[in-house]
Amino acid sequence: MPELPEVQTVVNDLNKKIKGDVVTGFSTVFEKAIKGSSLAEFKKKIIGRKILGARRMGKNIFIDLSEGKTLYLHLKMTGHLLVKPKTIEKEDYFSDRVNQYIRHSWALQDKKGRIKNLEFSDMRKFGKIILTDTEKIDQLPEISGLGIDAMDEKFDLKKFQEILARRKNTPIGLILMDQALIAGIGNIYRSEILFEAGVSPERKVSFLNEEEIKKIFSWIKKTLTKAIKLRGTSDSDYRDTSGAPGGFQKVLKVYRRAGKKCKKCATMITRMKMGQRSVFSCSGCQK
DNA sequence: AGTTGTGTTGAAGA
DNA sequence: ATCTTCAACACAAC
Repeated sequence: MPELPEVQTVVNDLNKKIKGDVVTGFSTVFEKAIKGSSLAEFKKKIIGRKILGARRMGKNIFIDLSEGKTLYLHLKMTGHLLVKPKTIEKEDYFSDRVNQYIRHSWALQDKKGRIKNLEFSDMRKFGKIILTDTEKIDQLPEISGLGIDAMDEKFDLKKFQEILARRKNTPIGLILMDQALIAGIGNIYRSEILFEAGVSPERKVSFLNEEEIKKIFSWIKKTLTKAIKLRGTSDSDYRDTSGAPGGFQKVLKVYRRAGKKCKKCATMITRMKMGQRSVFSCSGCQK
């Protein structure tokens, strides 16, 4: 699932691969993903614009275009972006078995005249696309309610303590996932962060001591940094822009390891539901 | 073969 | 208000 490290990997790839290219076309087989404008309007406004660069806020992707427009994308659960060199687009392209989940495709042309495709593969069709004014991205409802980005330099221990002070009665496992408080952490990394910090996801904020808060904070940064370095977790659907998996799934300590032995203390990893989602933890390592 | 689990997020219900 | 549940959707695994 694309969380902060996966989205960062995609953004880095896009900046290497398609910055400076011009959008020459767009086609979709799932029009519903495009919000806020009709397909015709979307196409008209996007074609001819140059890609200035890509960036992200939490799990949200922005591709800035020339003349003040920005393409907003959210990969949700199963979305991933692929960049492919392409000469001719076959008619049956979308129905090719290997590409069965490609819902949207942007035709691009680089400075040397080479044609490329930027493709949005999205099995579950939860992904979202919005074309907006660059200066108005903060006004998107998807962005305006977002908490501070977990990898933002301004997200420091003090800021973390301030966030916690506002939600004393909430289990820490829910805090880490709440995009309105801290943006970027999802289900995989909340379990991993709390395992490393040695704190049970169920522990309420008011019962965390100073030492534990410091540990959790530092493992947020450490875990995400390591995951970015390993190009994200490809537990199931996530792939990078070349279609290749990341590497963090090889070093997961608790996520999706219920019933298996803890790598640190050999206690059985357990799974519970928290906020409708599975949290994994080790009762031996996490108190 | 029907049911359940999968996870992101906004919306609806309590 | 804040919490919980559901719906969007496809598919694998029971």
